[in-house]
Amino acid sequence: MQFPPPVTAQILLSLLRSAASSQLPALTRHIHAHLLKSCLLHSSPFPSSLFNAYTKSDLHLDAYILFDEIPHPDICLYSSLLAAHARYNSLSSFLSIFRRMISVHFLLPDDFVLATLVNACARFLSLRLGRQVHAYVLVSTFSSDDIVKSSLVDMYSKCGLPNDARWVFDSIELKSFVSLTAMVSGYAANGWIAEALELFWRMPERSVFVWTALISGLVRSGNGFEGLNLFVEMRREGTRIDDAFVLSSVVSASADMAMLAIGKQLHCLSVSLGYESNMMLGNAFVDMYAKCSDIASSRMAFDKILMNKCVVSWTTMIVGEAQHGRAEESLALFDRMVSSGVKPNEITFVGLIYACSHIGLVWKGRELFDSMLKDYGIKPSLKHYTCLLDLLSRSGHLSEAESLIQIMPYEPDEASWAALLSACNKHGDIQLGIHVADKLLRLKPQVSSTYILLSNTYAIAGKWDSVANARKLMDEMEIKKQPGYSWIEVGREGCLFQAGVVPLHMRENILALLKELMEEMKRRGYVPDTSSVLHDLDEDEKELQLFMHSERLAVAFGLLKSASGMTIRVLKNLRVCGDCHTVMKLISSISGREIVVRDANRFHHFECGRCSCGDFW
DNA sequence: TTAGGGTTAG
Repeated sequence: MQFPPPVTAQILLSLLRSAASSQLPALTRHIHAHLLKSCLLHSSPFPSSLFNAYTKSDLHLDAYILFDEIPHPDICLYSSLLAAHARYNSLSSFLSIFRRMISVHFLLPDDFVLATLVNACARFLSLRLGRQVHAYVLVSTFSSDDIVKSSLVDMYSKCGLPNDARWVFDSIELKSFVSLTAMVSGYAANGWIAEALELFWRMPERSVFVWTALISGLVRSGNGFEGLNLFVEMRREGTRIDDAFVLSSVVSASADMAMLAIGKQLHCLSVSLGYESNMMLGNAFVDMYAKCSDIASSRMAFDKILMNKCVVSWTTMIVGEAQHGRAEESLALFDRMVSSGVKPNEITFVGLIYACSHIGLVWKGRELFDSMLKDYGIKPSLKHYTCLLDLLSRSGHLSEAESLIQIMPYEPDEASWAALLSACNKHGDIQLGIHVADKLLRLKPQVSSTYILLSNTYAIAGKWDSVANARKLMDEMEIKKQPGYSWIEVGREGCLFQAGVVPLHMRENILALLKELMEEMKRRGYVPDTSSVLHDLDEDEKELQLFMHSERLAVAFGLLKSASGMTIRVLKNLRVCGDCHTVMKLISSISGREIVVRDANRFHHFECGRCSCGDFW
């Protein structure tokens, strides 16, 4: 390609900026060649613009080679290099560049470099360094720079200190759009919803940028519903969606709440807006379908990301397959990922060891754990140790699990001990179970699940006095078990169920259904778990109580709706274990319909009928 | 040249 004459420096600069914003590697390389030929490469601001275009187009190596070819890098080029290190490398590599800038090239940080430095502190959550930089900013000539202060607002918010963020924000005299967005985002991400909304609605105008900041902050702080409703508001206000950021956030919200109908609408909307091939959004859809138990669609969304599947795409699919018990597929995906040249990250290994845990593939789990550091330079974190511990525990390697917990280089947390304790119960190792429960009680005396696990341990050993003592201790300490919730999405409606609470208007239907279900279970030789002591109840009531106590009411409700001819998906918070699986199989075979179950650890409250179909259009 | 918005686990 030849540029038609005359090509001014101004035109070349505009072209470079377009190449950076639209991620055009071929154009970037072409301009690079042209700059070399016309001896413009070393004149400012070409080196920094070109560097920027390379990094934005994912050509990091080209960018670093370019930097090394410039004998006297100026502060602009250093600023770009530092921004790239903040985005793609470690804090230590960032700081070594920063030191080189000062001691080798004798350049002092300007407002651009300070903003980048604060941004790096935020990304790496280095509050200590962030405070030092803040102190430097206050005594520097940039103490009232809006951009630097906006990044400080962001840094404190990301470090979980919204009060400090507000202190900086209040010190900004003339608040720009950037500082307002940073504060709205900070409030929302820290769960300060009222403050976020107040500031947001007081803004004279709202761009898609600030809408995204608010919605994504809400989604990340576990307020997905508010996020989805605001997305509807945003569409009503007529805000133009000109990139995939806000869509990714709302897709993530629908994934978190397992709202398949909403997720599908968002998929249609994304296609109609032309973001079908956006990788980030594609990743969000892979995750959404997997979390909604539609693993086939998840795989289809994954296959649609034709080119440049990134580590997030692969990891999302690996975790999705693992969560559906398809460990072989997870491991095969990992092999494909490595052969395609994508380097796994720490989350990939969490997913892989989790996959092994599901099918008891102990040797493979150990092999993957060892290869993390050896082959990929990733130091196993506490999460990885807990995953390995879970794998060993579930598969009955209790003594190995116990020695692992002793030698691991981290202080075991609640999850580590709980994994071991529940395995002790499963495999009947009472002595070890009591020992572990003791550790867990010391660590988290206020957590109800510990007492429940401990009382289960005693129950397995037949020590009923100790069971009663554990329960009594719980009562004395006024520890309440958090109620379990289940929810079902039926067509356009979501219904929330709490264990032990039967909606009155459904009582008759549910009782009739349970009777049918119990008869079928007995016919197939399944003996219901009657360890719960149920006094003074007639047979129907007892059966109902059994279901209520084990969160299976939602399943029963699913069957009820299914029998009436509607498609049913039983979603989050249904514990998929033991007898519950049997019930699920029975229901699907009785009703002849597909019923999909997902197990989750988080609780989400859900109100009927909100965000119904069509709101996004 | 910088800043504010995004997707994967727990």
